[in-house]
Amino acid sequence: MSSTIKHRRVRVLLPLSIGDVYDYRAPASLDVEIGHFVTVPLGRREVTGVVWEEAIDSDLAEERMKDILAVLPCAKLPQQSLKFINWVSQYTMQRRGKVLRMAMSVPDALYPKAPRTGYRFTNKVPEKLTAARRRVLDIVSESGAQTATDIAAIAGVSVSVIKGLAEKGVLETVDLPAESPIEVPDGQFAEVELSPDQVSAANFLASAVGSHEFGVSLLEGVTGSGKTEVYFEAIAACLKEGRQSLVLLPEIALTAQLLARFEERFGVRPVEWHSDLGQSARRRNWRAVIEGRAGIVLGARSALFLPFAKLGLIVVDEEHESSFKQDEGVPYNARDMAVVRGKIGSFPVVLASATPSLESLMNAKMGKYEHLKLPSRYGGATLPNVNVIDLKLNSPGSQRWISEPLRVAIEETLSKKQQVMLFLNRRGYAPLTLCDSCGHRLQCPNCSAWLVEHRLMNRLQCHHCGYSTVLPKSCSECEAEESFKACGPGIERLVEEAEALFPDRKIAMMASDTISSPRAASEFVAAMESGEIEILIGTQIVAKGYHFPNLTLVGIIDADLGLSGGDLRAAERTYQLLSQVTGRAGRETNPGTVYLQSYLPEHPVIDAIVHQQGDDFFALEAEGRESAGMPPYGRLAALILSGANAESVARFAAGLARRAPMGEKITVLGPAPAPLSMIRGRHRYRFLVKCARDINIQSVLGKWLQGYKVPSDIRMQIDIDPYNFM
DNA sequence: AGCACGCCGACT
DNA sequence: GTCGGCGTGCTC
Repeated sequence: MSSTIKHRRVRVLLPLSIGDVYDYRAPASLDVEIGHFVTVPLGRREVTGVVWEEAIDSDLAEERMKDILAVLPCAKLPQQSLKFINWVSQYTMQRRGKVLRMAMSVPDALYPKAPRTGYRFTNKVPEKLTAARRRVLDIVSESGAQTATDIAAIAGVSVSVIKGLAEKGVLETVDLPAESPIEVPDGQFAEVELSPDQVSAANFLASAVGSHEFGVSLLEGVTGSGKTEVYFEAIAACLKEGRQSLVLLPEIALTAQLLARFEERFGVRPVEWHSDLGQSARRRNWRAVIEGRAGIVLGARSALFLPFAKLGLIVVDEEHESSFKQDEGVPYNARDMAVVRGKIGSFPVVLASATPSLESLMNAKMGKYEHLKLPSRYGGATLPNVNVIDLKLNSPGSQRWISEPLRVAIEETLSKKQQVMLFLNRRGYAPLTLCDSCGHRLQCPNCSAWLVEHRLMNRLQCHHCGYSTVLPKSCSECEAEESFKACGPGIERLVEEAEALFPDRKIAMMASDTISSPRAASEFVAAMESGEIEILIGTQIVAKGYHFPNLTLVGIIDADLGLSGGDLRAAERTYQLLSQVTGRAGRETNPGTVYLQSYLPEHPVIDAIVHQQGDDFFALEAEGRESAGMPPYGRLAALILSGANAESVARFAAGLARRAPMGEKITVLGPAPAPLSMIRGRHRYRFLVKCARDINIQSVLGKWLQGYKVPSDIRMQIDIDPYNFM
């Protein structure tokens, strides 16, 4: 007897920037469950997505429905990940598919890995031993079975040599393990010695982990006070629970030095997750996370979207860092979303920093976060002595940046066989190049920004897009020959000045664009540790995390850099950065000294650094934010419109402005051309929506934008809790 | 996000 | 006459 069989329907979320979930039939032949990765037909292609929910009230006509094609042989996306993706999508006002894409960043990992074939020596000597064959056999007999491509690459021969040897029976094939296994960390691996302050913080965190309850702790300790050792104990407690731990770091703080510390404590390196992980490591690590085999994951912000099977702890180290905020794609703040993830998973979250953000300090003050403080430097090291050099009184002279008092201090430090670090947060040789005869400034053709000279690479670069060019022979405006003049300092130019002042000293430079790989970075650290480098000159990359025992003098070339500009957090950020740089000096027995060069020695930020009165500075800063209704006392959202045609963008923005939300607790600023009004050839206009904390800013924006059709040549981006005001 | 459809300019 | 540029619109 046949009747109308109503097939089961489910909603599938696809990792595309497309409407929302789509309904599909779940054929009885497939075991379809919520969270399964499935392939489905979409138009005339096949796409992989996730079964999101049952489609109980699906009213789509039967003839438009298509069948799920296959359930992939991979663990299900955990329920907590589904909830988290829903929450992030709703909070950031971005499409769910776009958020899902962040969790499905390794499409290959969903399919079983094809077994790899390796070749092994049978000890049978070939009849004709050519040079190429000899090299192949040397490699195979020395390092065992490897893939044909690997052997060919090392031996510098083609794959056919290997295939030929296999045919003759000289090599035989073997199945290689699909990938190297994930090593299991051991919480008891190392003897731990902690100070009484560390012990009490560590005990608190360990019991929080054991309770399986949500809670946030702000772990605050000056640089060198041993925060890492404290959260290591929380991780050890989490391992004991059989749950996974995630440590989030700002991208640049992922160093070999830190990996080594994990290895010393837990016997193995953590599972890494960051942008320059290779294809096969990505796949292996992603699967280890979803299968619960990865005990400790150390990663950049994107690691937050990994599909953890049984997450039990998140540590956000350097929680104040602005690089936790992503500005492109789905704009989110990994520090804030980590707290949400903890709430969903019912486990504790630790925010660690020497200079916590104003947001986190306020949450701690209000009792929302537990405030754990580590007041002293571990091992009795003292905080450095900080001095300000007033550049109005001690001008280094034209086209020079090292003042006389700083030069003398460098000289003295070097004569004691100690190391010096000079900090200038500006890459390249000079931030501006102009024509000496007509004043024409070299600008990026795609952005409203100056081109920065990089003399080492002999190029002029735009730091906002990929544009790069060589210094023109003559000025395009006045046709003067060889008239260009570098203005202002970058670290390359500072190196030049230091080399002239200290000709016999070993000087090295470190910037994000000159350190090409993690290996290059660790070679650098080794050279610094061995004393091979006497003066290290760097951008903010040198400010984070490194521990150089013999570094006793830090010179900050331009302490005011970063204070200008209309950024809400300019002062806070400068304080945090200068405080971090300052903390590099005198980390062991030799006391450290810091010289700050400034034109604004009275500025609250400079004053707070010199007198090490961070609390006073934050109190003042908090007062200013509160009276302005700015975060953390108010909410902010940015609305950015961009397009190739400035006029049409401006026109659309003006139309939006006419219907901008109004209210006692709501302010809309703009539209105004963005400070960088053009980037990559796109003209940008910005709105800033500000409202009181008790107002749901998403619904304010939602109501405003409802019913608007954004023209196809204009892109509209919503940024909730913006950090970047450019 | 893709991929097709569709409507106008330079080629065999 | 056709090839191909990328604007517009749809995908369960």
